[in-house]
Amino acid sequence: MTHARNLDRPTIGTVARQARCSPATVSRVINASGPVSADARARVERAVAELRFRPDVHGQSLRSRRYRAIGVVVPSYTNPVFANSLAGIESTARDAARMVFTAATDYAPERELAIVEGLLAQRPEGLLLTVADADRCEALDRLDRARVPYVLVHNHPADSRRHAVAVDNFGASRDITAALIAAGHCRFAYVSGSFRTTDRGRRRFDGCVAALAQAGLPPPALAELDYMGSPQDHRRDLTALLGGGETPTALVCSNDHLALSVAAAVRTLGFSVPDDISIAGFDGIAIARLMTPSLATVETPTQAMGAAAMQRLLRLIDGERPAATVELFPYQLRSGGTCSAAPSDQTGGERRRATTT
Amino acid sequence: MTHARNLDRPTIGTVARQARCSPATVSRVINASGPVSADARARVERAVAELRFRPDVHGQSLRSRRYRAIGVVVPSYTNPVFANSLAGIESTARDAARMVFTAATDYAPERELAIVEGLLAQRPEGLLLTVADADRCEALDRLDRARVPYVLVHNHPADSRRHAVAVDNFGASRDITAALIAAGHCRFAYVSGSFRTTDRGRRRFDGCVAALAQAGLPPPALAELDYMGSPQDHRRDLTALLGGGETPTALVCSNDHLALSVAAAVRTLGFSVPDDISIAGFDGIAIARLMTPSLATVETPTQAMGAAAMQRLLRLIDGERPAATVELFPYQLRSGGTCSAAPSDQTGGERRRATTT
DNA sequence: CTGAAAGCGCTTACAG
DNA sequence: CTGAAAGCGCTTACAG
Repeated sequence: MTHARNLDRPTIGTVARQARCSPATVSRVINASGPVSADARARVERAVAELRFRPDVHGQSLRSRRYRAIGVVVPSYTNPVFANSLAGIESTARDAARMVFTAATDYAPERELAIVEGLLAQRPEGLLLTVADADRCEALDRLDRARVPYVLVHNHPADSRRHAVAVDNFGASRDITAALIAAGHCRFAYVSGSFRTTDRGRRRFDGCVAALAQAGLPPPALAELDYMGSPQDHRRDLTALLGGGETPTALVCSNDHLALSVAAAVRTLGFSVPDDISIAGFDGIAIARLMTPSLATVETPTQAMGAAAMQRLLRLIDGERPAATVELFPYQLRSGGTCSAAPSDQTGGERRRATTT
Repeated sequence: MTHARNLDRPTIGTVARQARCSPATVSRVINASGPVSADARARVERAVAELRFRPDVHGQSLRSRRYRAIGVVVPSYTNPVFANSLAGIESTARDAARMVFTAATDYAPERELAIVEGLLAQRPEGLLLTVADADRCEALDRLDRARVPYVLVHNHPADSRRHAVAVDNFGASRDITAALIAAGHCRFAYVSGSFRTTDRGRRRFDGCVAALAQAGLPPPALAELDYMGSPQDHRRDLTALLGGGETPTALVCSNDHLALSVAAAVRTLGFSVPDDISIAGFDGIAIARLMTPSLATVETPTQAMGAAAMQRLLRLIDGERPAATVELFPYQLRSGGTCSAAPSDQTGGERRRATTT
């Protein structure tokens, strides 16, 4: 009668017995960590295969003080931006024989520390994170103290003693705004979640403002929406912005996810996109290209950024000590059907009456 | 001079010394696993806080033979369906104090076994998986032999000795096809990835065929697209289907992700959606509702399904032995602008000429 | 209520 | 090239 308990999973001792050698020799074969005779190696390999032996990582990690696992913190799984970087991260990790722990903050900065603590208890080799604000983040301070290597993804710390992989959020936002100015727009609104609380949100906003200032235009009207809200919520929030006489003709949105929802909301308010109102996003999520009209946006290589962050982390783990820098990936403006020339009757005053559908 | 090595992370021994007690007492406090005097408890709690002590999970797991971690296998992170179930899984896991390992198969069944082996080496309490075909899957056979509990998500095994959380793919696909038939369509095509290789793909296809048969209509034309391909690829693949004289008026797509790409491709071929061709999806991803026209589809509660699968797994881990069943979640037809009544000139013959844009 | 001791599955100097 | 022994950080009977 066999023990039900864990089905007697083989240990290194089981393998050693079957291969007629010591556990040390089995370990040397498995890890290629020392000289083993061809004969012994063959016996061990045979036993490993027959028993389907895989060393227990807890035993390995405890003794060797090395656990080939990476902790990953994302704000959300369902935003395609983070899904993409996660895909890049995990596939690179797999190639490097690393397991990946994932945890989502649900955009709540106050959860970041607890999540990082939970991850640290696993004793990973390092972490990859997208946090709200890399310049004021207890979780990162904790990692610094614990001397656990980490790389930020999408964050853009001002204090660049932190490793990060990002795009030039300021420049990209400035450029896409400038493109709208060039298309004749002069009444802008900036639509975002609570952008003050994230470093990339602030940079994107600042880029928009900078482009307008450079063109001698007033700063954008502001619409701060609940990022997690429904299109119905967004429609409600946009009513004030679009109901007045000075309706903006161009909405610069802080990200694509939001821009898609805003486009839908604006349409149900009775405006045409882009004939009445042009809409620009940020990120370049694949699905936004499939819409008709397609979303004008800033294309960012999110998956490659995830992969690059993982590669950088692997270098840190291997003991390299490159200067901490924010590695900026190239972005690209993607023109799209949601942006067109400004309407010709842009003299202000009463425009099309907003109607709810 | 302190050791650089791992910053001398405190161990249970460090805490014991500082609290003037034995490691056993510290362990009892941390795990609430035995009687401790109020006084000793206070000293330990103080020391734990001061030292920021978190027990090393490898030590805990090795000794207690219990590791509060779950392995999750998804086909892809970037398909919103799996991103959603992952979100449901991870948030439920967090509430139950479980860490989550994630790995993607990239839709390649041949990677499933290796991924599961890697996960098993971590000694997780259980696994949650979405595999290609739950009826023929080495990875699942392996899990059965290892007696590691697992629950399938989205899979729909015929052999229901396996725990699964899914929707009635057959019924839902039959229903949405029937709705198109009721709208007057009689020339159908079924558009999918390589549906023969996944259990849910087969059921969805069968449901479509069944609805047509019941209405006395011929089976659908078939377009098997590379699911991971670009819209350009899809346009190329659809040219043959739509170029002939007997152009279908209704495309039933095996999932929303594909349906969005197909809708874009069909439009660039010169057809109007839905005036010339109606398109139906499957899954109910949020973003498809934002499109104009919105995607008609089958809404499935993907996040709730992930959460339910995790809950079921937790029960299995706790030693409950409920009969293995496929738990079917309710689905809902979502009408949308991509589906309309069949065009009136449905007498066959040459329709609108396909043009490439 | 408390602590000493054993041991989980491994790896790694060390001695041969 | 090989194995005996120690020990990684914990938990858990066991004895008191």
